[in-house]
Formats: sequence, structure tokens, C-alpha cells
Amino acid sequence: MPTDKNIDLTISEGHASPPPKAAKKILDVAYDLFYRRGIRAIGVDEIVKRAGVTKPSLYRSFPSKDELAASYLRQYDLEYWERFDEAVAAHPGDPRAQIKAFLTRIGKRTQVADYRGCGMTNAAVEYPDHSHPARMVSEANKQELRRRLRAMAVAMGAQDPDTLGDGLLLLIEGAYISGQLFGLGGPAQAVARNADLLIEASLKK
Amino acid sequence: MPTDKNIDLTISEGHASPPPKAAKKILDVAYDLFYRRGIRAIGVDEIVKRAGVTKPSLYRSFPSKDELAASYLRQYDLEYWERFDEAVAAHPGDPRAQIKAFLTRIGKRTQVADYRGCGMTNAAVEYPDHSHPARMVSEANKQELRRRLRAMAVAMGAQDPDTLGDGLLLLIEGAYISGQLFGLGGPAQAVARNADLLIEASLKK
DNA sequence: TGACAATGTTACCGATCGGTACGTATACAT
DNA sequence: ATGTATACGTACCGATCGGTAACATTGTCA
Repeated sequence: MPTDKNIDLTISEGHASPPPKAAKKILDVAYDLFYRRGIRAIGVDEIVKRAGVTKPSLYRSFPSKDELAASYLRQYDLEYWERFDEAVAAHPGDPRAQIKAFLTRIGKRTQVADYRGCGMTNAAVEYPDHSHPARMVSEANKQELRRRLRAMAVAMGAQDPDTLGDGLLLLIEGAYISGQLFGLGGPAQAVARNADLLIEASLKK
Repeated sequence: MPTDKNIDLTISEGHASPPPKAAKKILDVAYDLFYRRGIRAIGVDEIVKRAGVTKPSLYRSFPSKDELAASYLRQYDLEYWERFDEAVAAHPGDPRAQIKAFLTRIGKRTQVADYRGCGMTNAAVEYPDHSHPARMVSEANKQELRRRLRAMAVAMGAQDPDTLGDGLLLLIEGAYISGQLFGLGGPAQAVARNADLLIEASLKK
């Protein structure tokens, strides 16, 4: 079947053909609009208009709006773990400092006007149906987050690593949500402090 | 101006006229659909169909879909504080036990299939615009939650009550979100345990 | 019996939704 | 130059969106 839609947006290097420029523009615009205003709130017409392309161009690169939303989240996923790994790399062998660095960054990020939380979390709220393409990306991302946090709780020497890992996840999700709910001066700025208290209380004596 | 739409759904007692039956049916159905599937995902046509009424009936009782959504959240708000006050009343003068009771209940509630989190939180995610009627109800509810939690942190004798109150709020919001993200066996079941650890670590020595 | 308020009925509005049939322009290899 | 493939644009589709106009029907109370 020659109906292979070009979802793979890999930028071909050097001499190779630098293909679908439209697809990249579309995904960039969709990323911004979906994140800031919500997926359901944005129609494909607005996306193609802002991207300076036309609708058929969108549907040549993406099989549906739902799949475009999933692509947006896959991009979000990439950048999410980049940020996560930066915090980890900044404190080699010190998981507690890694967590603190990651949460301090989140806490800061929530303290800007019109902060919109986590794109993954938001997408899951918008699409309760577990079979929706966007939600599946979101759920996979969160499972991975849970896995990493629990592993770090083990490395920290927690009495009950699963409980601590999950507690950290709750604080993080709480920061994402309350960041967009309260705006400046909200509870999210206290996330790193509370996480550190929780860690301290969870270590083996 | 005689355009007083009947948003007040007070049930008149006894002999008084038991008016708008349609409005109640509409709000009940809207409540269920908005909560389970999301506000943006549900059209007014589906609401009136499931309620067994017609569209003009809806627009005689509610000025717009947005206002119907706000009414849904006002109802949600009422029931929310009912549940909160139940946990408080169960442990008079013992804020720590009150929190524990409230969070244990949340933790249990999240452990059912197709749990959909907090209607207030979800609405805020669906409507980033701060001027949207539904979002305004949601934000007011969360401000009140923050106020109460901080007051309870004071009553518990926390070293830094604002930080503890906000930490509890983060855990709660995290439970709402991860409850619907992870389904059974998710991190939300650990919310009460983590809250208690955090409280213990936050008290004056 | 008459008046009023609440609900129902039917039909409609313009706007927007996600998605597509089909013709055109451009690039490159031969 | 010509064929071939790929990318793009014009114009359109049916369905649904939130919302309304105009009128008929019902039940209640005076």
C-alpha cells in the first residue's frame, strides 16, 4: 500500500533531500496552539492558516487531527525527557539533588503569567478515552515518569521507594495543575521544598 | 429587564409552586456528561436528547452552554464542600485526622475504573481563559481549598503553615490527575500516606 | 372559565467542524 | 525536452456546533 503518510519528521542530513517543509511548519504551529489553548479548542483551519499552508497539506502529512495531536505530544515527550535528563546530568550519582533540580525548574516555570501546565496531563484531561491516539502517548509518558521516580527513590535509599516515588509524582502533577490554576504566587512554587521534606521523611534511619 | 433566566434551581417547599422540572433534568444530565466526558466534548443536542427535553427548554433556563457549564460546577462545588465538611466533622478539633480522612476518601475514590478526577480541575484545563464562566467557578473553588488547607496547617502547628498547606494541595491535585491518568493501581492510592509523612515532617519540634 | 407560566414542537440560522476530490506547479533524472 | 514523482492550492463535502423564532399544548390557580 503506497499510502504511507509521512509522520516521520526526521530532518535528513546534508546532501539528502530536505523534504516536507510544510509538515514541520504545521507541527510547530500545532504544538504552540495545542499547548497554549488546548487541542479540542483549536480547529485544523486555524492551524493551516497560521502555518501559511492549506488543509490538504496537513492531511498529506498527518492522517487526522487526532494523529497530529499525537505527533505534537511525541515531540513534547522528546523535549520533556531532555529537560529531565539535564537535571539528572547536573548531579551525577546524587538522585536527591537531581529531583531537587528538576522540581526547582518546574516550580520556576509555573511562576510565569499564563503558564499552561503539562501538555501531557492536559491532553489526558481533554481525552478521557483510553484508545485516543493523543491519550496513549500521554499515558506512556506518565508511566515512564513513574518508573523513573520510583527508581530514583530506590537509589535514594527510601524505606518504601514505591510510596516515595509516587509521592513525588503526585507533587509534580499537583505543580503542573495548580500552576495553571493559581497563576503567580500559587502553591506550585512550594513544590521543591515539599518534595525535599517528603524525601527527608522517607529515608531509612 | 424581564430577561431573568431561571438559573436558581432552589426547590420550592411544600405548597409553593414546584417549578422548572426541565431545568433540573437538564442540569442533572449535563452534570453527568460534562463530568465524565468533558465539557467541550459534549454538545447541547446530546444533553437535551438524554434529558428528554428540547433545546428551547435548555435556553429558557440557561443563557448559554457556558453558563450551563458554570451551573454544573456550582453544583459540583456544593457537593465538594459537603464531602470536605464530612471529613472535618468526623474528627472535631483534630485537623490532622481530618486531612487524613479526606485524603483517604480521595485515594479510595481514585481507585475505581474510569475515574475522572476533579470536575473543577478538569474544567480549568479545558478553559484556559480566565474570563470563562466555568473557569471562574473553578478558580474560586481552588482558592477556597487553598485557604482551608493553610488554615488547617496552622491549626496543626506546622513550622511553615503556608508551605505545608500548599504541599497538601499539590498532593491532592496530583491525586485527582494521576487517578484518571493511571487508573487502578496508580500513584493516587498513596496520597494519604504521603500526606501524613509530609505533615509529620512539617510539625514544630 | 380565564389567565398565566412552563414546556413542547418544528423548523431554521450562520459558523465551524474534520476531511477530501481534483487539478496545478515544481524538481529532477533521463 | 519530456516523463515522473512529489508538494501544493482551489473549492467543496456532509455533519455538527451553539442558538433562536414562532407557535401549539399543558397544568395550575384564581
